[in-house]
Amino acid sequence: MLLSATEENYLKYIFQLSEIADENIVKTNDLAYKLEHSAASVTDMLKKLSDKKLVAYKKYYGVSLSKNGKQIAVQVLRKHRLWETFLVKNLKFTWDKIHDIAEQLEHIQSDELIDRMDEYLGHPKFDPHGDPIPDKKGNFSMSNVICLTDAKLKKQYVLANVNDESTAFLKYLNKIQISLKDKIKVVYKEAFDDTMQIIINDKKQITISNDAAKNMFVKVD
Amino acid sequence: MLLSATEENYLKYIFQLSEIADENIVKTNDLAYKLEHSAASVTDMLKKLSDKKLVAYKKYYGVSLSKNGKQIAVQVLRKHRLWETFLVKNLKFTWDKIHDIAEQLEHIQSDELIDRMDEYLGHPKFDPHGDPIPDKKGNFSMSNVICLTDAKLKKQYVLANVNDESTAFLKYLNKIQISLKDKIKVVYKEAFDDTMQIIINDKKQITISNDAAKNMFVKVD
DNA sequence: ATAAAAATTTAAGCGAATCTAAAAATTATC
DNA sequence: GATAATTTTTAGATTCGCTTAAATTTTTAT
Repeated sequence: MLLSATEENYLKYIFQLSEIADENIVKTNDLAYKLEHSAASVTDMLKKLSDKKLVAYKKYYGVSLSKNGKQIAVQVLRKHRLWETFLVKNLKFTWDKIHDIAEQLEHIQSDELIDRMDEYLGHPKFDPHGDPIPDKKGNFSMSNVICLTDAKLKKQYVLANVNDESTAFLKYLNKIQISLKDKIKVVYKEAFDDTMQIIINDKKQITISNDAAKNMFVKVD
Repeated sequence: MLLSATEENYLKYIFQLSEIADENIVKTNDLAYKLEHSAASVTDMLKKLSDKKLVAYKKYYGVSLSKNGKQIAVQVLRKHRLWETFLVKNLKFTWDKIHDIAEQLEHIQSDELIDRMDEYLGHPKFDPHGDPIPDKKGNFSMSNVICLTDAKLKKQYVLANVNDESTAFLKYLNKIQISLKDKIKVVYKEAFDDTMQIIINDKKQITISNDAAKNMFVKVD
């Protein structure tokens, strides 16, 4: 089945939202917000995807991916993340400039292309934002990261994953010079606004807002 | 101005057809044939492109590119040919498998991407089919090639350029083991059907049809 | 428990890019 | 130069992916 870029995007976002949702049920409005479309458009498309057996859609209730739909969604993510890896590793893009380009490249239709690209890059397991790259069969390592907002005080972590869809946020990380794999220790959390004092690589101490911390994911060092 | 892939394709094909046309005027039907669309669709789109000042279109007469339209067409060709080069040189695709993928990749919107790709590839001047690659400013070397059908008997040429849009033809060249830069000498041309006897690299002598020769372009050795 | 608020769907419609069939203009032929 | 053949355009529809506004269903709050 050959899908349009639009349909692929719907599946991709349903997948991403379902990962953080209870029971994997995604609500129309949440999807509308992600896609930056009206809720009415979303309802329309969900009916079409349902006709194609790519999703299970129940009126007023929500949507979830079918087995087939999930498989396609994961392959789109695979393409997105392999392209991002190529852009950073080979073309020397910075991580804050690659998302929009990868959003286009992920819809190029050619299995052979993406397999060769995977080979060319040496079968990378994670992309430049620390997101896991699914393999050809759709398997990928669910790394046990936690959000920095949930990190324990005084415990040593490393930055493992950042929200790649927010260019402004990634630019901010560039500016304060934090990268993936940097060590992070939370030394203080302000009760009033959850602002954090963190130490980077045992050296620099800085203050970051709760909004910033929400986009950072760490694992124990 | 941001153009759709459809519009970019129209400009690209108008450019390619205008290169072989008298006075650079392209006819509606020729464009329809190239695009595999109805003539009616082509007329519609030509009006739209004319409104956008990308082409000069005169009813029942034909169409030609404006300065701006030509510039865009050349940049699309630049992208197409750089991507083809990447697919062959880096991903090890054979030249008969790359056209359809490059047709998709040529519409990715990012100046920085294509500039970095150009740099990554070492500013190649020709793509895997021997077509010249325009530089960032749109300049490219018009190599003085002639069609093999016009080659003189007993004179030494090298294969400089092949028609890349015919996958079947490129597969045929693979099979008979002819590649770009191979030496070619025409030893005999049959008056009845223009079938040619040619010698490849001073070794192999083979027979090729006029239809094959029409897709091959050579320059003097 | 009911009314208000929020979420979702339905209805109607729009622009882009295509099509077929019919009409019009151009070109070729006798 | 008239007419036949060909090319091109116009007219009318269709599909896709989107919109806004109105109607409906579900959730929340009093």
